[in-house]
Amino acid sequence: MTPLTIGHLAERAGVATSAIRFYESRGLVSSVRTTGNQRRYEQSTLRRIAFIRTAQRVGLSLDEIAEALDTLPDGRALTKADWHRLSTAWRPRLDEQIERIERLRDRLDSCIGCGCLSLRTCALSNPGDEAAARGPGAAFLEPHGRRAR
Amino acid sequence: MTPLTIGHLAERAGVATSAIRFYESRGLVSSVRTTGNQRRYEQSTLRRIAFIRTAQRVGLSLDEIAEALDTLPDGRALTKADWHRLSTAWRPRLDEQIERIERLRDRLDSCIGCGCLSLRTCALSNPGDEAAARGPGAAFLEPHGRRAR
DNA sequence: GCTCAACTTGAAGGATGCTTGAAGTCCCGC
DNA sequence: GCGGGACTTCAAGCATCCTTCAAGTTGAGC
Repeated sequence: MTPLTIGHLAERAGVATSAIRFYESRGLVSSVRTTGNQRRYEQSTLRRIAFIRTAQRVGLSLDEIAEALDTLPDGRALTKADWHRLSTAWRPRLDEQIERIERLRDRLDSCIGCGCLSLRTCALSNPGDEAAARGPGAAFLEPHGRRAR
Repeated sequence: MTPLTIGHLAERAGVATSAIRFYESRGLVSSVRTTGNQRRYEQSTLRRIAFIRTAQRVGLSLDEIAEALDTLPDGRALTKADWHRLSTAWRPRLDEQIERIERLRDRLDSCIGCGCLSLRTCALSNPGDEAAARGPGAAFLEPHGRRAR
C-alpha cells in the first residue's frame, strides 16, 4: 500500500535503479509520479521485477517478457488467475528451451558413439531431424530467433 | 582435404563470412593463408562452427565456447577422444541450464498454488532455497554469471 | 592476360541491456 | 528552513556479437 521510491524498489528487488528506469522506458513496469515528478511504485512491481529477472536468466529477451507481462494488469496486484494465465502461456516456451538443451546434450553423447567422422550423419551438425536432408553441411543453425545470414 | 575458402565455409556452415572472420579474430577458428593472403579452412572447421552455433543457442557466450574449444586440437580433425572430452566437460553445464529452466517452470506452477500473495514465501520471488531467509524482497536474482547491482 | 566475383583489412554501425555522468530538482530529518 | 542524499532527464558509454561499408587485392575461368 505504501508506495515505493525507485531506490527502495531497487534495493528490495536486487536490481539497480537505472535498470528499473530502463524497464519502465520499455513498458515492463509502470509508476505514478509525485507532485515533484518522482516515481512511486506499487508493491506488486516487486513481483513483476522478480519475474522479469527470472525470465531473463532462462534466455528470454525483454521484448518477449514485455509481451507476456502485457497480458497482466498494470495497476493492481496479481491474482491467482493472472498467474495461471501466465504460467500456462509460458509452459510451452520453457519446455521448448529445455528440449533444446537436452538435444544438444544428447547429441554430444551420440557424437561419441558415431565418432563424428561424417558431417552428413553427425547429429550435432544437424540439429533439426530433417536437416540432414537439406544437403551437405552443418547449415540451419539459427541462434535464438534470428536466422543466420 | 581440399581446403575451403571463407565463402564456401560460410555457405556450408550457414553463417555469414563476417561471422567467421569475427570468430577467427576471437580465436574460435583458425585458417592458413594463401600466397595472396586469403584464408583457407580445413573441413574440420565446419564441425567447429556447428558446435559454436549450437552452444550459442543454449545461452553460452563466445568466451565460454572458446575456452571449451581450446581443449581441442586446432589443426587436425576431431577424434572420438576429443569429442568425449568435450562432452563430459559440458554435461554438467548443460544439466545446470536445464535445471535452471525447470526450476522457473515449477515455480510458476507452484505460484498458482500459493496464490502468490506473499512475496516472502513465493517461490518465484525467491529462486534460491535459502533466499527467503535473506529478509524481505525478491532479491538475489543474478542474470547468468554477473550479479545484479 | 583480362575480367569480375570473391577475397582482404579496418572502421563504423546496430541491436540488446543496461551503467555512468552531468546538471539540476526534490524532500526528509534535524 | 536548510543540508544533503535521493531523485529527475538526457546523453553517452560499455560489453557482446556481429553486419556493413570503403577501398583495394586476388585468383579462377574464358
